[in-house]
This record gives sequence, structure tokens and C-alpha cells, in this order.
Amino acid sequence: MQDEIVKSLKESGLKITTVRTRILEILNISIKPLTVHKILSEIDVNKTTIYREIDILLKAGYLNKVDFGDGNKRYELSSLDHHHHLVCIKCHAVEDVVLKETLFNEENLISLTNKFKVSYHNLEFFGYCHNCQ
Amino acid sequence: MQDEIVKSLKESGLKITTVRTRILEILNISIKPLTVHKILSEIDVNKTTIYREIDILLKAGYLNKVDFGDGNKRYELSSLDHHHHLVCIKCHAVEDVVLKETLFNEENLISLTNKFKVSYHNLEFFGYCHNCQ
DNA sequence: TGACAAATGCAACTGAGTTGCGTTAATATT
DNA sequence: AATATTAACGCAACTCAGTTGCATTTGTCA
Repeated sequence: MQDEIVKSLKESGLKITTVRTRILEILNISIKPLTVHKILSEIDVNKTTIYREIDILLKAGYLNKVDFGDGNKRYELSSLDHHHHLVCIKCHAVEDVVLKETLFNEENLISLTNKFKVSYHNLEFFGYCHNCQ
Repeated sequence: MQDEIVKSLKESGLKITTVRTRILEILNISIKPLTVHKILSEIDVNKTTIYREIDILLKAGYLNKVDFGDGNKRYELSSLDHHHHLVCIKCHAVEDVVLKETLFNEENLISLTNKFKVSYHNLEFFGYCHNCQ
């Protein structure tokens, strides 16, 4: 694991454990957000540990929660550039997409007109991928 | 229930039942998307029935599924104008918001550059409402 | 190396959502 | 209006994601 991350973890009072290292590795290699189920299948560890670990990494800001609305929460490294996903309704393939326009302007307008301070947003697109059209 | 909806239901081969009518009424009155749990608390009916009913209404296009990422699916009438939600992280209040710009342009760009045909999207904003800032 | 806190495993639990099946109610048909 | 048909419904039992309490182990630091 990179020195930078090790340092960051220690500063957060988190230990460098096998499980923690493996989770970060697995998510680092993955090209799409993963479910707990998927992560569990890659590590020989108790599910309680994974759930707790993900909770810790989420709160410490290392992970983002991604929701495809199928009842399974997914996670990806928050160190990735801000992006959204294209989820195929048919084959469930997932692609990243970076919008041409950010939602900053909208968030500023919301702040003014709704008096609501936006912290973050969830945006995913659903449809048919190249192969499934 | 409005004649228009009754006609539409019958054309879909759906019967006008007490439960069905009540669900549509409850969602029509509500200012925010409701969980199954909430709907169940308003009608004296078996939970299996509610789940099946919502599935039917979803597939027939009367409802939209809304996801606030807390593990509870929510539903609202699809007859409402296209809008998104502002969800307060602290008090869980929900407001509607209509964006100044639609995501149509982005969806068209996605179609061209990613060869992905967008059918719909999920977009919700999270942050702090007027009272909780 | 010893002490302390963080991390882990296990078993039992909770709660959302599902399935199979027998019964009831709404609608169409005669 | 009586009957047949099929959608709708209730119930019990189930699955599966995620949680909790508690005892044990491991990483880190003094």
C-alpha cells in the first residue's frame, strides 16, 4: 500500500490490518463500484468485519457509497475523480461518465432559492449499453 | 378516484380495488415519496399485498421509485412533473426541486460519446435544510 | 515486552422483501 | 341476477442484507 495512504490511515487512528489493506486493494483494482457480497467473495473474512470496516472507511472519507437502486449498496474509492455511472438495464454493465457541465451552478441556485446547503448528490443514468440496444 | 385514472387502470387490465385506490390516494396526498413501511401504517392490509401492488403499479407506470440511499425504497406518483429532491442529512426533511437546466443535453452527449441510450436517471441532493444549517 | 485500543469472529438477531398456496372479491358473460 | 373467470388478497414460512453483544485476537506505541 502507498506510503501516503498508510500515513493518512494512521493519522485517522486506523491500524494497518490485512483486511483493511485488502479491501482498499480490491476497490483500487475494480473498474466499478462493488457490493459487500462481491468484496466478501474475494477475502476470507467474516461478514460482520466487512460491514464494520466499510462503515469505518466511509466515515473516514476513503469510500463513496454508490446506489444503483437494486437494493445493493456499492462502494468505490473516493480518491477517484468525481464522476457518475451509466448502468445497463439489461446486462448490468457499468461505465463511468464525466458530465460536460457540473452541477455546481444548480447547487448554488438551490442554496439561494431553497435555502438548502447541498453537501453532495447522487446521480446515475440507466438505459441500454452499446451491446444491448 | 378520478374517472381518468379508473379508465386507465381498467385499460391496463387492473381492477378497482380498495387497496389499490387507497395506495394511489395516500401517494396523491403525500408531499414526499413514501416507504412501504409508511404506506402499510396507513392501510390495514397484509404486507405481501402492498409489495405486490406496488410492483404492479410500478410496472404499469403509475409510480416512480425514488432512492435516498438509506436502504428504504420510496415511491411517488409518476404523474408529478419531473423533479428531484433535497434530503436533509440531519432531520431527513424532503423538499422537491426542479432544476433550471435539464439533463437532456448531457444525455444526448452520453448517447453520442458513450454509445449508451439513456432511459432515465436518478438524481437526489443531500445536505442541510434551512432549519438544520 | 507489556499495555491498551482497535479489529475480528461467532452466534444470534432484526427487518425488508419474497414465495407458494388456498381463499376472496371484482369484473365480464350468460 | 346468477355464474364463471381471473385478479387480488392473506397467511405462514422463508431468504437475504445488515446489525448487535460479547469474547478473543492483533496492531501500535510507550
